[in-house]
Amino acid sequence: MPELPEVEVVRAGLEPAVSGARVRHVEVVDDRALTRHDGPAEDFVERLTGRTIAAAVRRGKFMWFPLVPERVGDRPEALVTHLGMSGQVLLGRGREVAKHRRILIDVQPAGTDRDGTPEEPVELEFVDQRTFGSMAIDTMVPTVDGAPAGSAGAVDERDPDAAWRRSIPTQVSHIARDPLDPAFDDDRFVAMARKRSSGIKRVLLDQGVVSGIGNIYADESLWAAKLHFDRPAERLPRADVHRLLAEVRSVLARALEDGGTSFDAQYVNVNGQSGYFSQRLAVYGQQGQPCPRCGTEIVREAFMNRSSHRCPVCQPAPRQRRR
DNA sequence: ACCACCACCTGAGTGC
DNA sequence: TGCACTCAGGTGGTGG
Repeated sequence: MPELPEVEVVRAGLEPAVSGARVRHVEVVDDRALTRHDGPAEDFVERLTGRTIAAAVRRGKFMWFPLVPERVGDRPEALVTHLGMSGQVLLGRGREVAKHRRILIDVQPAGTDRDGTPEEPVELEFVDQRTFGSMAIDTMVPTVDGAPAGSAGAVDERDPDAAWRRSIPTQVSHIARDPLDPAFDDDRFVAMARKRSSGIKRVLLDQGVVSGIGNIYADESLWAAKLHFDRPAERLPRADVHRLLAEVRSVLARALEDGGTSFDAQYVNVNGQSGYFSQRLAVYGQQGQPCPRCGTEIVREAFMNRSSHRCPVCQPAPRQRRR
């Protein structure tokens, strides 16, 4: 489930199960799920087993689970997760082994039932067909702006000053904040974007400029803002970039409300259920269908070894650059 | 420093 | 049925 709304659906689904939970057992089924981990599988297992998870945090398409330090003065660490193109995290107990199960993490939740008995242990199953996703144990560094590193859901209110809030895993520190982050700096984004000579879609997809946007939501946002993907970012009026950012926010928020975009069983929440935003897509995958705004047929075009979808009338191609 | 491209994988679908 | 080829929602490293 790869772009921001899909990852947030997973984060929110995991949060109640993992916040305060203790890791009982870890099994690495396939080492390729550890490509971001600096060390062998045994090291991953050793550093995670027995630890307590503080929360579930997300920035852009990265998720991480800060681990409570074992000793005062220890460098803060987190379990980092990226779903890649085809990753899922499923919650359950004794579920049927998924075909592409890569890692299994058995946790003891912090909560108790009404009569005080501890909750049943739960398994987090990391499933990933294409193995572009991965998990890792990584050290954390302070955020450069001193603001909370990402979205942590209900924990934001409960524990706003926890030490892990203002730390970010080292391998996520180069990722820009996402547009739904309260600490996102609109003016900074607009200024950065307008320094780029490449097409505006490349800029939207550059996670170092703005995070969380992938091919679906880039196309949807550009359609909403009536901009062609190849408009040189440096030549866009400031107001247009602000307008585009507003459309990005609107698209991401609506997709999140619908539980994300699911084209098949690969993009599901922690209970294996699909989201419904695919029914509201204006252009992505809609080639041959009428533009919801003007009725013109949507076209699909090659772009960056992928494809772009647009309305030829609402989003006309830019004039060739003169030299 | 930017920018464009390529590699990393598996599986589903298409055309011959 | 089989084979070759294309495509899929991402990221990082590499050269220019």
